[in-house]
Amino acid sequence: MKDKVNSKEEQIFSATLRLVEQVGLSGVSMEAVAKQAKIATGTVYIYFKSKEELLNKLYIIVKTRFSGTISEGLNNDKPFKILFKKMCADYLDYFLQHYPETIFMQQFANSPYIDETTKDAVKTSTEALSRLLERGKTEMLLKDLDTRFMISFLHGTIGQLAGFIKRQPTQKSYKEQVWVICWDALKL
Amino acid sequence: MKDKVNSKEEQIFSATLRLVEQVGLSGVSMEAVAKQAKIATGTVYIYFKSKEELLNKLYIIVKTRFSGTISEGLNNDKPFKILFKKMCADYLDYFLQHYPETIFMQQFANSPYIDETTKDAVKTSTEALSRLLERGKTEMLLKDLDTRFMISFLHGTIGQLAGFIKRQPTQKSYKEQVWVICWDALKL
Amino acid sequence: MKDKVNSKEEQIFSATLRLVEQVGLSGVSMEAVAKQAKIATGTVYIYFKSKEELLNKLYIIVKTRFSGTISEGLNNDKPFKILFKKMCADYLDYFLQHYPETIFMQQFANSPYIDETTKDAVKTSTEALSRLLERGKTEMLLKDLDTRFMISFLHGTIGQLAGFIKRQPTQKSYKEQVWVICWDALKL
Amino acid sequence: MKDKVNSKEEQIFSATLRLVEQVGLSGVSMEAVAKQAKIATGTVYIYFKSKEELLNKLYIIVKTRFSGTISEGLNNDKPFKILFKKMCADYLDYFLQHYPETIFMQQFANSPYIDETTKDAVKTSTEALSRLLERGKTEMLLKDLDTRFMISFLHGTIGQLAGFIKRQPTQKSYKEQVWVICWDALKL
DNA sequence: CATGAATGAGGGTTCATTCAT
DNA sequence: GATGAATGAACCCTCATTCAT
Repeated sequence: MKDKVNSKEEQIFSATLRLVEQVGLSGVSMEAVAKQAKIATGTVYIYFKSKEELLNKLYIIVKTRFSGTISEGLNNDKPFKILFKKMCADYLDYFLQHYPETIFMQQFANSPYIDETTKDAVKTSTEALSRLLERGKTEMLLKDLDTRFMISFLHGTIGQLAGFIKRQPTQKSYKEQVWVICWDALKL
Repeated sequence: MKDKVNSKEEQIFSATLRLVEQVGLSGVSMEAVAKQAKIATGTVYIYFKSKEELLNKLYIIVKTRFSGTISEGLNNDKPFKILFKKMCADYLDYFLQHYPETIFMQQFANSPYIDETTKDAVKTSTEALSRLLERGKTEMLLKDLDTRFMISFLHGTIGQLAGFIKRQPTQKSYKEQVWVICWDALKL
Repeated sequence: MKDKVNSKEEQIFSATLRLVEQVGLSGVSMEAVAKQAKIATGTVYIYFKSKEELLNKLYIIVKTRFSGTISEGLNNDKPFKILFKKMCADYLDYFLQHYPETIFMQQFANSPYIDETTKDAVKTSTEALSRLLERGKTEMLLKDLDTRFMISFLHGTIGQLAGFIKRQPTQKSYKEQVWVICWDALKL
Repeated sequence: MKDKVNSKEEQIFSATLRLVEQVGLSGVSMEAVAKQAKIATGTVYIYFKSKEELLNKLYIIVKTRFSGTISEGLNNDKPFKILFKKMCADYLDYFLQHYPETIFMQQFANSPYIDETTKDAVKTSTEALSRLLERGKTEMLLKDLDTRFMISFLHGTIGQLAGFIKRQPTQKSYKEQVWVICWDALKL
């Protein structure tokens, strides 16, 4: 029973993301979400009490999954630069392989739908990345910049470049270039 | 008479930008624009045949002004690094001093309102920047990367960091850091 | 088994009345009724084939119980004025002690839900009261008015005054006044 | 211009009252109101920012007009009983001739739409009637009852009897009876 | 040109009712 | 019988656009 609920919520989330990719966040209507998910309009309201709730919950899920992916295998004892490279690669791969999620994260964060609770809930999602960057500073491999400043840089840069790469017909060696750029930008 | 027209269009553009800053692009309604501009709803339609046209024209204007600011004083014979630094500083300053325009550019580019003609019209706005970066590559000061890739990087990075800086209580030395990061990222 | 059924119907009726008191007739939804009764939405439809049927049946029940209470001890041989006073007191007490029922009766009678069959079914509920008033006329104690007119008067008057009394902080001697007013109004 | 506005608001008010008579307050939808008034749905929202505002304003208007009608010619020096009789007659006539208003007043006052401001706004509407009844008490013609209690009585009684009379095929002499009943009820 | 009232399609949300389990 | 998820029609309200003045 719980599975069913999850699967239906998952259906709705996934329908929403597909829609965001096709028509952007502002093109997302509850009716369109329902049609994408092949359910009735009213059904969406069984799982989410409003459009706002649907979008905020989706955002938290997406952010959490994203952070989880990035954080995986970061807390081990490999050399810093190896981890930094892996992190950049994972970051970019996530953006490239989960393009709808990427678009959604960018558009939702600047939308009137986001509420304060969601902003708070999402703050912890950068912890693993923070720790990595702190370590880089401690090891004197990274510039002595505000950690949040560096995170902002990485997020903006990789997000933007993912969009660029997505638009290219052949995506050849861009991936290699992205992490090098990020490394050079932040290294001492 | 022409001036009057221009002044009315300008009024509407400026009202629109003020609104975008206050309530975001999705909060912009033609009625609200008219009220901000202190004219009647119907008057907006004398100057722009639809909301789409208003926003697209505003986008082109804003992009063009923005590029003009960045391009100023770029075509001279100063050493490359000096010009690169100035360009980064101008880029960031524009974002910080024209925050409503920045928000509008970011939100509009990912909105359903933007049309293909506008995308084309805006492509030339990066020409001066392109030439600068080409020169950097020729002088073997910059990495041999796709020029559009570098432009994308600069735009995403500086845009993101401008947002970050805007959110800080004291904006102290961040400005210096931004151009250094960009330089290190792209330099050979 | 029959008891079970009755008890479930009773549960639903009682839940409906509680809801009417809290949110008014227009706030009554089948889902809310089910939740109040702590049963599933669909279960309500086992006992009542529609919302209309539920409300109409409840109305008949409530009206019948109400009339029963008023009628009790009216068919005996006590002097008329004694009975009249008792009737007024019972009438008022019922309204004061069964406030949800009172609200429901008033709101339902003027709602689009009530159907003709219900109106007919309820007509007999005033028989005992009719007989009492007829006796009053026969004994030349009451004015020679249409009996239904007098019933309408009593119902409207006592109902209204019950509402008034309910709203007062102290309900002191109002009860005494109500029957006197009714008596003076109708007596010869 | 002001007239136009008034006339449109009046149109909407009148359409609403017609609807209330036909289908009851709970049958009133903004779409139905618009159709009755032969205007578009959105137009209603130019004059009233919500359904709640429309209904509350209508209530205040109706109550005020009603009180105005009752109050007319009450503040003169005629003998008390003459005035009392006239007041009862006017009260009943208003109810009989403005039946939709009567239904609306009754249903709205017990609806979830009514707000506190409206309740306050309407409180003064009984002032003239209050003064009349006070005078009756001073002249030792009326019982020494709480004035609000007497008003409540009159309103409930006459309202109820108006409904009764409306339902009769011939409305013959009921009017005479109504005031007599009210008089006998309240007189010393 | 300028106005702003009027329009009506479309979006968010509720709720009476059904039906598979 | 009992459940409660699912349905979709209907409701409230917004807003881009038009048009008579």
